[in-house]
Amino acid sequence: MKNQEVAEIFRQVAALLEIKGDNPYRIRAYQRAAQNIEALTVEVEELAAKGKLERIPGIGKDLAQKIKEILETGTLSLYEELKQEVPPELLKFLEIPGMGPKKAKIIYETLGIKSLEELEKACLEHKLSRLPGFGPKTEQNILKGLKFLQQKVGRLPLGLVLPWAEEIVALLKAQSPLERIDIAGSLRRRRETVKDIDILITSKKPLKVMDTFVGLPMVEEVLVKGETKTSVRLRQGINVDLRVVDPQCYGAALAYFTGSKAHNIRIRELGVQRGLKINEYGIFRGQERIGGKEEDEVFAAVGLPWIPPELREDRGEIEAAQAGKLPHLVAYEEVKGDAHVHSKFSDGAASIEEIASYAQSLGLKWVGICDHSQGLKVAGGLPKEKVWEKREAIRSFNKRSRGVKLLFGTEVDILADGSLDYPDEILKEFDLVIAAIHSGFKQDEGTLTRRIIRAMKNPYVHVIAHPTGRLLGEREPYPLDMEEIIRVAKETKTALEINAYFKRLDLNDIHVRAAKEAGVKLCIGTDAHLVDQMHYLPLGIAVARRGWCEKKDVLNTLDYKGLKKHLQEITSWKLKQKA
DNA sequence: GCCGTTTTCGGCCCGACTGTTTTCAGTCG
Repeated sequence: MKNQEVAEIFRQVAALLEIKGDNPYRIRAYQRAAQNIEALTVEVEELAAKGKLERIPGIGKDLAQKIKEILETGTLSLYEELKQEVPPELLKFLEIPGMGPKKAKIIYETLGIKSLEELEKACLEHKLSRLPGFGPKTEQNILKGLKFLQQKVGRLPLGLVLPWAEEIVALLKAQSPLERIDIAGSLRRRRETVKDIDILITSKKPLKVMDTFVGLPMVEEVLVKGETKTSVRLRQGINVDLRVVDPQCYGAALAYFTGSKAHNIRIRELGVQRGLKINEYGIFRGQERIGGKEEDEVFAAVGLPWIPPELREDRGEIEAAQAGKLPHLVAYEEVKGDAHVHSKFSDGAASIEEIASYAQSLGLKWVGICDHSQGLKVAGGLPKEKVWEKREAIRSFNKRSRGVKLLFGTEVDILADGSLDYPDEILKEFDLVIAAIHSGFKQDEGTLTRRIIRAMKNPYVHVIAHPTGRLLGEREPYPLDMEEIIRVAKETKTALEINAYFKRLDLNDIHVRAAKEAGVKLCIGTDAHLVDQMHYLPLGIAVARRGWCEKKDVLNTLDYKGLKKHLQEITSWKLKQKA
């Protein structure tokens, strides 16, 4: 039983309790428990075995017992009972914008409606507007909400949305009278997927800015337009909220709109303990405002240092800040190279010269040219005899180049039995060997885990690429015993990749943090097949930061010589272990 | 249901907006 599954049961329980109208604090307890279990960097099963469940924040005696029950029986009696009382189909109602647990309950109890189809029919027949607390407007909104739900795009990958948001910011800066502007929300926290774009500004002429905003070419529809808040929908199907705030409370508003919600709640609780009220308008003692112009004032008011947005998930950052143990996160500028780029030698579109020159323009110092191996025919895998040609090309380039240096690398395929697609005599010649699974995703967890472990034990393998194989919104991660993989990675000094391609971001933030805590190094690569995909590198850095990584945890912070030396040392160490 | 430098009971974050209401409940972020 995985953390994710336990968390999901608690989420469902919370939602069912909401519809039942249970104690809101009890509901929050289940939600918080779900969030904290999901964020664990160890298996909840292991904590249960050691009797340490109550060390998870938000888990007390009762919930610890319930976790044990889930681990032992695969479900929870409370959950099963609730499903008898409240039809689980009703949970779908909660996804309709504007529909919450109270309305869902009334609709079910008075009209007996429990499917979305029945709900739409009832709206069209105006059966809802006769209910207490409902009116014609509610009916219209539910119909609108149902339509929205049908064509809903859901959460979109960070790498898709961030450039749109940055373009809007650039246009607003250029075309309207504003002083300060920031992207807030989950985008600022660099979550792997985002639901909407939040932008915060200060301006002496807010209406002018709003006019510019609604007139931007990418805006499809204006949803709300006011003096302090305007919402639009972009042609790409995502909503953007633009908020104008008073310069005196810009910092408080930025903290507030950056979230996460769970993090904000903890900060405000700390405020309450100190007799302070913290909201988007500032920090207050009684009626008096004592701060809020800059974001760090919010943290300072509750005795904390400024916390980087990527950490603000209530995953222990507040406790770490209190203890003076916040990580010194790896900085974007500290990353010196892209470890995983494909060239014309396999299925990449660019020559090694083009790759190097593009890397130079991005301010990078080195690039790992990691083409596919011989067996991966669909991806133009490099046959053995061509490997030497590539090595010569890279050597000769490095001799000529004053700037960017290239690593002679490969992304060698991990075959179905865990052996590698090049023999050791060839692998040992590469500067950088990244091993990856490209087939046999349907194997079971044990088989897949053993495949990767066998690859890590090969002395010439330095990195495991995109370890889970997931594609955001397209393909689930294949089943792996990640804890075991991290354990063996540590044991064999093998690094794990943070694949920065926008659909992958694999490993994810939680696994990265588990790896970091275990002492495993991370290696960031864009997996670029076109040079401009090297632009995704900062997404990988963001994942590293969300995984609490510091400079020392990330191989990309080494310079070219340092990295080559490190990789050689790993291989000699592995060979010695084998002997 | 959790939790404690206002501790083992009585609290638990905060405000805006909407629609349905004569003063507020529900929803949202």
